[in-house]
Amino acid sequence: MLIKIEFESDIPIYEQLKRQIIMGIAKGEFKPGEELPSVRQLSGDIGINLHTVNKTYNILKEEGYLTINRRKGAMVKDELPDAKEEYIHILKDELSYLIADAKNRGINMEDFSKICLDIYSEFEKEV
Amino acid sequence: MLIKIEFESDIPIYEQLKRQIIMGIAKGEFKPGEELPSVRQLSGDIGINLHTVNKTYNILKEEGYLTINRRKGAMVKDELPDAKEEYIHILKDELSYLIADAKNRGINMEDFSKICLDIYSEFEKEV
Amino acid sequence: MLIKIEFESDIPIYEQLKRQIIMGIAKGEFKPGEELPSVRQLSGDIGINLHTVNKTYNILKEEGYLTINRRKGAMVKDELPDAKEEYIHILKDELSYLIADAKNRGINMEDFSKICLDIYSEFEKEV
Amino acid sequence: MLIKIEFESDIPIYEQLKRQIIMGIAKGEFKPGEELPSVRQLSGDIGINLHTVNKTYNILKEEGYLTINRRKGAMVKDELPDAKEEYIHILKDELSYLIADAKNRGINMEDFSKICLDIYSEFEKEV
DNA sequence: GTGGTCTAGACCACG
DNA sequence: GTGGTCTAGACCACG
Repeated sequence: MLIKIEFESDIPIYEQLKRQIIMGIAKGEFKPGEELPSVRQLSGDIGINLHTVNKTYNILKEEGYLTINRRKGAMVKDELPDAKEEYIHILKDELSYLIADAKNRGINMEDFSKICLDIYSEFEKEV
Repeated sequence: MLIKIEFESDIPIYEQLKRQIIMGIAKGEFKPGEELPSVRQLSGDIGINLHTVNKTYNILKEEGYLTINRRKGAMVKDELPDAKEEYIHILKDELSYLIADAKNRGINMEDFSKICLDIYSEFEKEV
Repeated sequence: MLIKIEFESDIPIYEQLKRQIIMGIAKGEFKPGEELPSVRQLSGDIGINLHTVNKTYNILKEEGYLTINRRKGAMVKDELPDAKEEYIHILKDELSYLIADAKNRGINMEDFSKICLDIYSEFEKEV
Repeated sequence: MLIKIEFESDIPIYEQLKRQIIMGIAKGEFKPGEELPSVRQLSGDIGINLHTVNKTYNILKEEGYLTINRRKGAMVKDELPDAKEEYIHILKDELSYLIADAKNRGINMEDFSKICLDIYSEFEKEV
C-alpha cells in the first residue's frame, strides 16, 4: 500500500499515518488478519521517525484496529472495531461541523450526499 | 446563542469556538449581517481569555465568514463564503477518512446517509 | 469628486480619505487654490464622522497640501508641497518593499514599469 | 541578515519584520529552501517578544512565503508565491497613491522610473 | 467601547 | 529544540 505523508501539513505525521492505514483497510488494501509492515520497515520506507510509526500503531491498537505481538509485529484484527455509542457521538459531532460549514457555503443536501456516495463506492470498488 | 467549550478536549479552544459559531450560522442563530458579541463580552461569558476569542474571530474573518470593524466589532458577512475548489478538496479529504472509519466499523452507506440527513434537517429548521 | 470609502477595510477611514484627496489632486479634480467641501458637508455626503474629516484635513495641512481658514474652510494650496529629502526617503522605503514583494512574485522590471506608466498616464489624462 | 526595527515607527513591529524578510528574500539573503532563525532566536536577537516574531512568520506562511514545521522551524518556500489577481489589485492601489503623491510633489515619470530602476538593480545584485 | 499590538510567562505536542 | 496554545495585563488607535 502506498503511504503518502504531507510533511508541510498542520496534521501531525502520526495522525496522517493513522488515517491512511484506516483508509487502506476500508479499501481492502489491508485485510483483517493481515500483518502490517514492521515499525522499522515502515518508518524507513516513509522516511519518518521510528517512534512516530510506533505511536500510530499503538493508537490503532487502542482503537481496536490492531493487535501487537512482540514477535510477530502488528496485525489487522480479524474483527474490526464496531460502532460503539461513544464513536457514534464523535462521528456526529464531526459531521455536524462539516455539514454546517458546507451548508453555509451553498452545498445542499443532494451535493453533499453525492460526495459521500462517491467516496463510499470508491471504497467498495476493490475488495 | 449558547456556546459550550470542552476544556478537557484535545481540540483547541479557539477551534471549538470557531466550529460552534459556524454551526450557529448554519442553524440561523447568527444571521448574515448580524453583530457578534464583542471579544470582551464573549470571553467573559465563556470564561476564556480575550485573545482566544480574538484569534477565532480573525480566523473566521480570513475564511470569509466575518467582517471585523475596529469600532463596531465583528459581524457575520452579508454574503457567506462560497465553496471554492480548495475547500471542496479539504472537505473530501475529511469525509474520506470519516467514511473509511465508519465503513470499517460496520456503518453502511444507508446508515451514514441517514445520519447526514438528520443533521441537515436539524440545520434547516428555521429558528 | 467622487469619494469612495471601504468601511470594511483595515485602512482607517481618515487615511483612505487622505489618499483619495491626494489622488484627486493628482488627477486635477481638485486644483491648487480650489476650496474643498466643508467638514460638515463632506462628512454628511460620505456618511462618516465629522471628526474623521477634520483629522484628514489637518493631516493634509501638516503635509503642506492644504490651508485651513476658520471662515473660508479648507483650500488646496497654490503651491503644492515639494519632494523634501525626508519625503524621498519614505517614498524609497515604501517602493523598496513593494518592489521586493513584486520581484519575489515574478513581476520583472518591465512589468512593474508598465504598471507605473499606466498609472502616471491615467493621472496626466484629464488636467 | 541584519534586521533593523524602528521602535518609534507607526508601522507595527510584526509588519516591519515582515517587510524586512521579504526584502531579504528579494536580495537573495534568504534563499528558497533556506531555514529562518527560530522564533526564540530571532526575537532574542532583535529584542522583541517571541509572539511578535511568531505572528510575522504566520502571516508570511499565509501569504505563501514560508512553511512552518513544528520541529524544524520556519523555512523559505522552494516556490515563492506568484502574482495572483488579488495581489495585482492591491499593488496597483498602493502604487496609485504613491504615484499621485509623488506627482503632486513634482516628481515626474522619469524621476520615478529612475528610483524604481535603482531599487530593482539593487535587488538583482547577487549576494 | 471596540479591536489591535505588544509583552511576559507558562505548559504542551511533536518527534 | 521547535512552534502552538492559553492566560494576564497593559497601552493605543479609531471615531
